[in-house]
Amino acid sequence: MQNVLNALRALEEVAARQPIGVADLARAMELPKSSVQRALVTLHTAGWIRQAAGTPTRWMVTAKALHVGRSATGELSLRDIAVPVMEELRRQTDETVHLAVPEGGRIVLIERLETSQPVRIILPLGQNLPAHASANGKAILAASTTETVENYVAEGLSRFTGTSITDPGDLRAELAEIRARGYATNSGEWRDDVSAVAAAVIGEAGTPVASISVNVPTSRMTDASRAAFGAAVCEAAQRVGKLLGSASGG
Amino acid sequence: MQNVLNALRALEEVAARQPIGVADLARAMELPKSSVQRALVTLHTAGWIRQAAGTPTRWMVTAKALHVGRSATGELSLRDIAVPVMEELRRQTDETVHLAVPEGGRIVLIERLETSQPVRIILPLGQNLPAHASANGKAILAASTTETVENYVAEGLSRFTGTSITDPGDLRAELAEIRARGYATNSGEWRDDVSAVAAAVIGEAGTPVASISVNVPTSRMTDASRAAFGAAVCEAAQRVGKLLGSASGG
DNA sequence: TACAGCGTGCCGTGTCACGGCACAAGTCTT
DNA sequence: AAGACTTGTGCCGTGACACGGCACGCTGTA
Repeated sequence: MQNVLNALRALEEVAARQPIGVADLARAMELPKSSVQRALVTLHTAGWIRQAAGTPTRWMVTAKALHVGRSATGELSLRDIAVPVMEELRRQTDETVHLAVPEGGRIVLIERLETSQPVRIILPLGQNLPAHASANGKAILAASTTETVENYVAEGLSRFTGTSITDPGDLRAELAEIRARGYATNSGEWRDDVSAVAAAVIGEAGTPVASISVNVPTSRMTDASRAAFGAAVCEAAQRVGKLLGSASGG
Repeated sequence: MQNVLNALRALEEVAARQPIGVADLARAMELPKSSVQRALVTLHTAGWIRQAAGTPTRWMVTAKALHVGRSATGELSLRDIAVPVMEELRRQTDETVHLAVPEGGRIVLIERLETSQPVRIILPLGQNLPAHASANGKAILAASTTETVENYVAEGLSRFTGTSITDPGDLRAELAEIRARGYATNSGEWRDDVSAVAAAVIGEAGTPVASISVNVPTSRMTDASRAAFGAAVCEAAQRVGKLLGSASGG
């Protein structure tokens, strides 16, 4: 147990800091060198890490993680179905398009298509998004049961920027507005310079299975473009929802 | 050690067969139920798997693997640089574009952009490609040292289809041709109905760091399109190579 | 030359992984 | 309707192996 936990944590740390050596890793994990060393050779024999070319004492993650990472997005269908729609959306907007899914109360970024414009928003895939301070998160929350929302609210609403929503009442009002409007917005509520518009993809069970967003540097976002992007993400999310239904249905 | 190996193997199996329960998993891994059960709870407390919605006894992989899986590809540099070029290539060809990298003697599919056409080639990301029977593999082999090539040849050349190259001499001749031509081809050598054209991306050290390919159903591939795609992938690979150099240099 | 950092190997102690077994709950036969 | 299965889960004695302090060889630096 402890052994496995250490090994898995080591794997994550290697992924985050690669290429990295035993001593650095031990410091980062606050574990004795010996333990880290054992974890590394174990991960190596399992084929999850390899030594970096040239420096055989630095470790990197292998592509094995890709395999399982990809199946993590689960529903092979979701990504493959959503990507073409996202590409169309990106073509329309020429802005960065994100696909996020709810997972155990967290919102996780699954796929991303970038704008061609020089000022970009780059978030790593697998990134956790704050549900109350991101367009994708709010779109999904707005489509969730009140029970889900209250569970999330009960954990507390962190403040990230000056515009973050931290009051539960304000958030509930915002979610009602989103339900009426059809799409969610984010005006620098998580990071000052990032604004976005998002709409939830509703699965056959009526629950939100994903969310599609258009992400724009706050400096480029205007009321007009926000409305236009809102209509676009709504249509895209609905299309993905329909495609998902027909895919699983036939 | 054994414990960790079991847990990691369980993780892979879950990823491959999700959603799956304890008994099925135990059968698949040929391990006692108790051991598999322990591995599952460990993976769960580590946050790598979660129970599928609705059926709390079926397990699925979480997005945690996405995180580490993505950093495996050297996310920041290669993928982000290559994807825009690949998009341009897909725009030109309207065929499926693949990005593969060499890793420990294997060729691994890292990224994929699909054609809009109805007949498509779908390979899972993270897929291992045979180096001697795929366009990407041959392109990378042709750009590798003769030592690397001979090491690979020594492991034997499997036959997949009627056109597979299984004779070492034939392979060496083909690689020479590829070097002269600038791009590699694949005419149903791995799977009958898949043909492709690929060119290697050469890193600053002079070694191949990746390969970009255009993949086409054999039925759609003609000599003319093969030549056109060849020129296109060559240009794309060279552009990525230059971008990589300027990225790391400045 | 002394030193600090590195990666690696050794080893005694004590923990915890192993896997057989049993049991409750649910599902498919007959 | 009642048995025959299967499935997920918990218990437990034994013994393997993870733990982490320590020491070694090595390299680059003051």
